[in-house]
Amino acid sequence: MPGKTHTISELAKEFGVTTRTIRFYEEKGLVTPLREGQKRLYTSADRVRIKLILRGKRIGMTLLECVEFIDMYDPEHNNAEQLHSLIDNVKSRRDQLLQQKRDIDEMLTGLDEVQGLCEASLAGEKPANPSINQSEND
Amino acid sequence: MPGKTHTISELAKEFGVTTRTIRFYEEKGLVTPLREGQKRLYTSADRVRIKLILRGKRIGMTLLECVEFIDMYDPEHNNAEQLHSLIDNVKSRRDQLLQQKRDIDEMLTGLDEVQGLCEASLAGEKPANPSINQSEND
DNA sequence: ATTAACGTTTACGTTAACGTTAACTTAAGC
DNA sequence: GCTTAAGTTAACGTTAACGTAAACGTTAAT
Repeated sequence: MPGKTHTISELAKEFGVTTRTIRFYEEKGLVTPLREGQKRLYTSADRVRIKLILRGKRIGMTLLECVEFIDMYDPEHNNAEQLHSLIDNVKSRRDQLLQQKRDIDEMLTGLDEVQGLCEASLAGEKPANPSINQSEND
Repeated sequence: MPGKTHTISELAKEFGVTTRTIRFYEEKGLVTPLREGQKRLYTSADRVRIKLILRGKRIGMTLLECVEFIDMYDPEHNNAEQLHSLIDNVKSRRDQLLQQKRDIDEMLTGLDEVQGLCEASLAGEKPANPSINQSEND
């Protein structure tokens, strides 16, 4: 019934983390694998949760934020009040994500400039000083 | 010569951080404000550095990564070897930023779904179970 | 039967990024 | 001259997210 399951080291290897990390996530209640005696058995649902956690971490979310985010997907949200507050959460999360995208785009632009200067310099030009030319106005 | 300068509390207020935070950044060598007696005087260059630091932090960079990133802009890079290694850094940074953008886009899609379900539910439909439908296959 | 490769729990250690007093100085206003 | 609002240094406290080590069980192969 649990379908295919995974051992802890399988998942650790797949995601490039240590088993300690995965157990730590369990300590914090982020995953709750089955047990076969002592051994932990991870279902594909567990696997997905871990994937979502690591995705969250990549963009700087704390583990708490990761759980909050993941929990938006499951409906303990019965009444209208809860639904509205959930929608509010969704909105502020989206705003935050969009800000992060803007930040990233700015950084990518900066990287392009740096690379351009590098290549120009390698091409034998007198090295100009890029200094810090990020728009100083706001 | 230093142009307009700012006090520590001005910058703290502007960026929504505490003065402690800014002093901490100085401790770590991320900024080096001028002094007028005891008092710190921040030039607009300092201000920009702080802005870049906070931008980095928003996407989950550590302070060390922020410095590394900022330092790409100033040329202590004389010889070809250094330039090549800088270009390599630029490339891996860019890859990482692009991965983060993908992560964010996936999350935004997830938020859209959640919001859709919420609004449908508020519109009086029988609440369906979204569960976790993030593609389980990788 | 013993090594090796996995698993387990418990518990203390570590690093980053500040928060939080405390104790003091300096300039401004009344 | 006293208060108030800024600034300062120094030092200890805190939280998150694991790392690391110890001590132990279980299966599989040699």
